[in-house]
Amino acid sequence: MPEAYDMGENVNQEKRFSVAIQRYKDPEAKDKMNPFAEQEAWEEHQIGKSKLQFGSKDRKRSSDDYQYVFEDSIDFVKSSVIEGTQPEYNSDQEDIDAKDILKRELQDERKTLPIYKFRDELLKAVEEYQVIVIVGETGSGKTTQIPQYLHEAGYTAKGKVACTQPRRVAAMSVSARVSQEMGVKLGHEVGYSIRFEDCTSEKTIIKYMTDGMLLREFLGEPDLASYSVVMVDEAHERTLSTDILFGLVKDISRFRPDLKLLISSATLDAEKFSDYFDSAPIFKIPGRRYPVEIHYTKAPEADYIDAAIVTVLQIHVTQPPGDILVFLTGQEEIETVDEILKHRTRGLGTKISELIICPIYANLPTELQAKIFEPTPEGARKVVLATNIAETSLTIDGIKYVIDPGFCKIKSYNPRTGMESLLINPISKASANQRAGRSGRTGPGKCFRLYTSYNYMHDLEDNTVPEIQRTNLANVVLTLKSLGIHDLVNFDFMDPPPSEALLKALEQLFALSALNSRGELTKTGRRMAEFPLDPMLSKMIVASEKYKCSDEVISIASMLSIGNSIFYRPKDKQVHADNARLNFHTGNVGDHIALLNVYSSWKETDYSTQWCYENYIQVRSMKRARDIRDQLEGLMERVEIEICSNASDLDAIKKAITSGFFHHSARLQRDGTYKTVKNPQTVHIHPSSGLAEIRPRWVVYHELVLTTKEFMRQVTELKPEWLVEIAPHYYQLKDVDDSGTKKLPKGQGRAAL
DNA sequence: CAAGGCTGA
Repeated sequence: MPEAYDMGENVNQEKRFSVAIQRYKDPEAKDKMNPFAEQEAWEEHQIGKSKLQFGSKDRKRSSDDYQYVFEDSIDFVKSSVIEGTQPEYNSDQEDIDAKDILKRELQDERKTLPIYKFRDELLKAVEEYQVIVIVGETGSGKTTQIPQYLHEAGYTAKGKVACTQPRRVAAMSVSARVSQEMGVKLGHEVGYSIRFEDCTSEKTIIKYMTDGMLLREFLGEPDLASYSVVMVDEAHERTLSTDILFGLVKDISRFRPDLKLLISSATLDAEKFSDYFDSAPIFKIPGRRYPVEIHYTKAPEADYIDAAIVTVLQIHVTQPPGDILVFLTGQEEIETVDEILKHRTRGLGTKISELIICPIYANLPTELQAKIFEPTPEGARKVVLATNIAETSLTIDGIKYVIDPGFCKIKSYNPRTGMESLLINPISKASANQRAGRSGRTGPGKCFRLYTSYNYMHDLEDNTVPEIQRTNLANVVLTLKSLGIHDLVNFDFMDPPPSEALLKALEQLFALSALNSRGELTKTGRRMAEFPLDPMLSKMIVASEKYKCSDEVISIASMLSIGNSIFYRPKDKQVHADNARLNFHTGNVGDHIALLNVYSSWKETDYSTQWCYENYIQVRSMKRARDIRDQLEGLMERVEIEICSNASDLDAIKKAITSGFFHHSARLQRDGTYKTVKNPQTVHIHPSSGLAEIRPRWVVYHELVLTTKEFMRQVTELKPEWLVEIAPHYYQLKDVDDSGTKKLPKGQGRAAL
């Protein structure tokens, strides 16, 4: 079918606009009853433009010279097409009620998957080789079919087939599909295992699980004796857990020749996987998806936000129906683009078709997220403004156009300072192609890259730097140590982390007395490894035994492990939200105790959702905190720590916190800033802290983040003598000497104690 | 007086 308009080369502005007008001539248009509709539409459009131009003047954006009118357009060059494969899809048949018909249908459908043709060849390869790298494109059916083939070939008679996924939902939904295809009840022969939810039984032979879950299982079964096959799916995503799993499964494959390994990846860095697994053969399976046209800008765009907005409108006016997905880097950008788009389409009324704007990012409250899944009404167009969440974590039906500015936020970690930061970086080629693919899920798509093809070829890295190379490794090291792996420097990582980061992690664990001077796990270390938490949080819990406040401390640990998404702070209600938060800080107890107060108050309301709304607290985060807390409570039994409560003794709680976080101490300077006690650097209390104005002389903090300044997040007041008392191997008296001030008797001279 | 992408146990 010919398209109304193709954004190819050499299309000038005039033609572009004439196409826009042509749409108003469409006999199917709403205004078809009005013989003057076309002329009116044109006039209204012009009026609309001038209004917008006027309106744009009071906007705060810096590029004032930018003309916010529709004629402004970006020249795209159609450069390439990602070929589609087998675009014919089965038509869905709804009228099935008899079970055996359904079963037969499912079996027939299995045979239409691209992978089906390779079934026997694949099984032969598995028989012949111990490790195989599978390159399966999207829609090949690898995730659902391969474990079934292995079962049919008898592998499950010797042990379970595991298939790991980077995300929980994937493990759940895929296992549901497979159990249906096999005609068994989910949780029986086919099941899934994810944190907080083990849907497997003794019968289970095909087990879908998160990669992190298999890693945990390693701790209890270091040779994975109960498995005959391990399939690491979506290996190209290179999550922290898959990277560690690589090293572990490679290791055990040497003394378990009967264990089969399948490493499944979607990208073309299969060579790298193959090299790592001693030249394992690569098995390629075609996918099933629609073609995607790639368009690049002719020249680099200075402001990708503006460029994205212009492109949305350009597509909206000139392109056939189909929803748009725009990749942005964060909440703030999404809100900005949302506002500008609303502003620019306002007043155009029925003269252009309706544009429904849907923001989506992980921290958006669930009820607002639901909007993106509502079907687009006839005649309207949906534009989804998304973070990277739409790259892999969720798929939205009906997307035909993708706008890719080429950026995302990436977390990085500086082992020297212990500081993390979240910076906007160019994406990788792999990421760009993943984004483009989001437009070709249900039909042919188009992807508009807001950078040139030269940029793509020469400026983008092939792959994103794997997480293991840009994160704090304390947890990784503790896990490996508890698996009995001592020589970490020579551990066979596919991409080794910087040795400085490994060293820093070892130092930290030693200081927490999780490791002894020979680098061996201590009793404390073994207890800490039981908890699925960062070592400093685990230490805090282990230490709570001594201070008889484990009940309070596991609540605090749960809340801290959620991160910074507990308090909801919408742009238009910031004052209310901040006031609500202050309620939990009564008595300047510090942020840790405030988190405890939040959790306890919520519990008192019987975990009320309404209470969360009233207090500007994210329901989802609180439910997660409760799940984590329940899990921690269960683990306390395993490490034989009694749960006891001592809510009135805040110093005891603070001492337990200090036992885990004594590395993170800082002291007030004369100029009002803070200086970290060890590895001195200037830092500040984050303004969201309850102690930001109080400024106690000594503080312990949960984390250091670099944003506009070096900020300490989650801060609690500390007595300096605690440092020497709790960590005498780490602090000497001279470290905590209050020089420049007169010695005061114990318990005095502090701001808020 | 800030501004947090996304996962996972």
